[in-house]
Amino acid sequence: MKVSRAEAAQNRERIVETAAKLFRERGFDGIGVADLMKSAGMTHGGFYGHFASKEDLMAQACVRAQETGLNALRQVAEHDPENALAIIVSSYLSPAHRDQTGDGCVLAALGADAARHGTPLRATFTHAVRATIDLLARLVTGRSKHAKRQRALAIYASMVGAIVLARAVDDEELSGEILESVRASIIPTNS
Amino acid sequence: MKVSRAEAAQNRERIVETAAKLFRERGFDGIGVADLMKSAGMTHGGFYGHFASKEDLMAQACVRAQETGLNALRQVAEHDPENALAIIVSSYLSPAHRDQTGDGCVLAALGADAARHGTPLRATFTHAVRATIDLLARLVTGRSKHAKRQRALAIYASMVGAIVLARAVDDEELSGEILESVRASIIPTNS
Amino acid sequence: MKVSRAEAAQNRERIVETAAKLFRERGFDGIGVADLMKSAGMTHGGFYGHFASKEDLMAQACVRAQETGLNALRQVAEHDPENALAIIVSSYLSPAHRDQTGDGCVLAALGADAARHGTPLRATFTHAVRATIDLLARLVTGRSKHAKRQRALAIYASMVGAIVLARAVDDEELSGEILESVRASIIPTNS
Amino acid sequence: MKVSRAEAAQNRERIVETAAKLFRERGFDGIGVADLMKSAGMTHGGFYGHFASKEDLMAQACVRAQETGLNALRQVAEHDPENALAIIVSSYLSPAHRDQTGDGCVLAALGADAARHGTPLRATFTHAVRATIDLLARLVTGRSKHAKRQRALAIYASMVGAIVLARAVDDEELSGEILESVRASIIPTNS
DNA sequence: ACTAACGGGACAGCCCGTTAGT
DNA sequence: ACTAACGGGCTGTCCCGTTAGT
Repeated sequence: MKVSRAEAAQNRERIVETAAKLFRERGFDGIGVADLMKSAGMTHGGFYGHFASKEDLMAQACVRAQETGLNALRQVAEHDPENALAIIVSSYLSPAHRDQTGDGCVLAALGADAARHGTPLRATFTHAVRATIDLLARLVTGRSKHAKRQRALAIYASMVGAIVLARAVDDEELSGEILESVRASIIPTNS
Repeated sequence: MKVSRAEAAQNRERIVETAAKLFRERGFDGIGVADLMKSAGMTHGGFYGHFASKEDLMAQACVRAQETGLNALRQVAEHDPENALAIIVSSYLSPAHRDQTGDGCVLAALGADAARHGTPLRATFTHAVRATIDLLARLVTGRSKHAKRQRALAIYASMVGAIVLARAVDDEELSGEILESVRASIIPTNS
Repeated sequence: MKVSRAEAAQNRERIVETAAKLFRERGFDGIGVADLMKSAGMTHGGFYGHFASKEDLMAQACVRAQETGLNALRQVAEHDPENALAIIVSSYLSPAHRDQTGDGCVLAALGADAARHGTPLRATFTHAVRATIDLLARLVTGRSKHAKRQRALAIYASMVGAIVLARAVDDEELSGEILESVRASIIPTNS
Repeated sequence: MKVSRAEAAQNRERIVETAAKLFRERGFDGIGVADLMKSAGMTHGGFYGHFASKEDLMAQACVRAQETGLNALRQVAEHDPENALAIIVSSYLSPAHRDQTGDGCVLAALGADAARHGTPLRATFTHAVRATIDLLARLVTGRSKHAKRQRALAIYASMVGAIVLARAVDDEELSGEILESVRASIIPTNS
């Protein structure tokens, strides 16, 4: 054994995190196992000691990315509950988020891609969407629980759609306008 | 084999339309040139007589799908301007649209995928997004032109995001809730 | 009929000549029928109205190139019989000939390639070699007919080999040395 | 499947040697990667684990063939310096060498082909030509070093050219005459 | 645990040849 | 006579998964 238990776990983590980034950047079919492992500093043969298949890694990488994203939201929600929604929305709809595909929202980057895959992967997205909605629902205002949840969903959908559109578009100005318009429609800048 | 000029043009159209459907269903990397041509009733041999590359076909297929989608919107807008927005939104956010990936919104199906490709493809998306926003802006209410455009953008983004989320999610109920909530948030069902 | 008999013949000539050049430049497998026809200003479909196959064109193009080459030799031999050998050898072993593959000696450019093909093509090379030897044999000095022929052959072989070596080598100086050494060994520059 | 380090190295050697043979027999474009690997007793799958590209293998195969050829020359030169030149020339210009393309002189078989390729491949030919000339220069007689080198070059070129011509020609008698004449011109059979 | 070798499958693109049309 | 469409085959390269070795 050349690698200790702890080192192996570290290697595994590194693979998952590298995958979480590269899948979002290039899509599930846009990066191969060999390149992935190379980016994680290993050769591609060792991959199957950690994961059953590429699809397996895809699911785990998505879970990782989703949790990282959710934790960021939770932190904001706990730290500054008053302004949490505004902070989250502004951050999500920033040009920075649009341009940093590899670290951004999994749903916006891989949602459409995931829809074409099987249950194990889809399940992680279902879970993540549910958790995100629940979290947002606690931050929005509304007369009833149902109204809050509905508003949370509408906000979430418009944010995801905004990023998808802003990334697809090949015009910096239009792209920025999409982000700003959606942001303004969610958080009216009262004057 | 062998075809008249008109038949050849028809074949070409069929390839583009088949591609427009299959790309949306399976993603750009999810379908190969050979399978594509087979689905269009031909062999892979003649492909490069019609298109410079797979990427070229992708761009043309997207243009086709985008125009088809826009024409549908235009028809509704002309036929029933009063209720156009409600009809469009309800139709877009229907389970049918969610389930018929191959005939649905190109942005929702391929937007994220397109973001990873080159200028020629991106340009078609830019054009389509602009046209869609312009059309929606004429159907929404608002105090100013700017306000209308902003609202059109917000509606568009929330619809695209809703379909992306509804498709990614592996739970019929949650998926339906997403669609319905976004629909209701755009078109308040007065009671 | 859109093309007159004469024009068609001209087209045919152009194809053969283009092929004679491109085959020498890129090898038999280095240029395809489509590119060939394009270089001749036509589309590749019309090819088979003139030739039975690519191999057929290869043979005809070689014949053409061989005759052109032989005619050049004959002209020198007739015009200046005294210095013919020196002129031919100097010209053959010049850097210009080495660098202009498309117009140069067919044997040096395609001899090895032809050896891997069938009889029809090989036959043209056999004929060309025989004719070249006969011509050279009339220009060299020697005690007997046999001696002359032997010397002609030796000269021919050393010239072909020199060009092959000079072209294969990736060093301008060495390449030039090869040409010059062989030239000097055939035509002793008396001092 | 599965092999030890040593077996893998052997496999690699076998690929290079098979390539060295098949390229000489059929030309660079005459044999594909899959057939090559099959001839070496493997499938095409593992090819790119050993070589960066087909061109890479070509270069390595040429180096191998060139070294094998040079070693044979060196052995003769060491073993019987007196008659080395005569032995080498007679062997090179034998019908056997002409007919065994796969084991013969790389320059005669692939020189013209190599001239159409890039620097990495050309460099191997440059090196081989230089080494061959150096070796021959030590075996020939001459008044000066320069004279010896010049004569070595002339001999080398005439041998290469003789094989090219003898192989291109489709007439056993003429082919034999070429070999014999060049042999006699290099090594006068005094009677 | 990790590496390196290998198998087998796929895919984009190219090529040759044929033929219906003009 | 020439064009353009099409078929079918092939090739270099890549990819995923497995396994013997270390």
